Amino acid sequence: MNMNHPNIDKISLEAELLAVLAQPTRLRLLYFLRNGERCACEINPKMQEDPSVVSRHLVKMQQVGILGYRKEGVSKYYWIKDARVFGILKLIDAMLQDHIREQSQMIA
Amino acid sequence: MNMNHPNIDKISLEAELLAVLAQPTRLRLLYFLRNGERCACEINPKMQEDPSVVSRHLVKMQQVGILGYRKEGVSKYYWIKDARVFGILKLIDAMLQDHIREQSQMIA
DNA sequence: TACATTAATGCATCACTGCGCAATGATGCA
DNA sequence: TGCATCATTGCGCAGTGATGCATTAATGTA
Repeated sequence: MNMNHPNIDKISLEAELLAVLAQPTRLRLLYFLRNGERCACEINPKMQEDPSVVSRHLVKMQQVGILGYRKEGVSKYYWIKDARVFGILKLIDAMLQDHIREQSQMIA
Repeated sequence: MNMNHPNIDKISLEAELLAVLAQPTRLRLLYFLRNGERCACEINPKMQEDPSVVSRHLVKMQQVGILGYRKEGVSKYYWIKDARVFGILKLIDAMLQDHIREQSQMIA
């Protein structure tokens, strides 16, 4: 998301930020970082994707302000910078719950 | 989003629902429907996209439980069924605000 | 019935995104 | 300096999504 672009309206920015969240691997990274900062070297062994893929996801989330990072030697530590993402996920989960419940009633 | 698929975990469902929101045209439709139900024939003239495109977006949001609908004659009326989407957008906006403010400080 | 209106669908195109592999950077250490 | 580790970048591939046009479906009306 390029915040410096002059001709992007509010809705497009909203869509872009939502798009960053709308990816399973990135969501898995967020849940993993929920317990505190971790370096990519700790994250990578727990992910199924190639380290390059994980790196790109982490960088992307850092660029839009979801994650913070610091370098320590060769390692790079990431943490949740904007915990509101979990507020969003809470709402998403509630929506899913209701929708699934409704689907069940459709069948029954 | 196919809720009947047996092998989809929670994170994938969250990502799919977020992906439905992460689209400018669909967000515009949500804001437009915020004031109450509207039929596609009322919406279409206000949108830049082809009616077929708008139709697909509306159907998709209805399928995942964001919108409700009713038919009246040849017209089809849609409305916001799950207002939590606006709670999500409120959080998204707050995140964007903070991020933009931070970007400004980086430059200054 | 014939016609008009409204919405959805088939289809092709275009663009974008995620992915893995290979190569490159960057840092620390022997 | 040489080597090892960690992270990023270049690149091509495959899958997906948004779009517009043309067509079909569904309903209402003269």
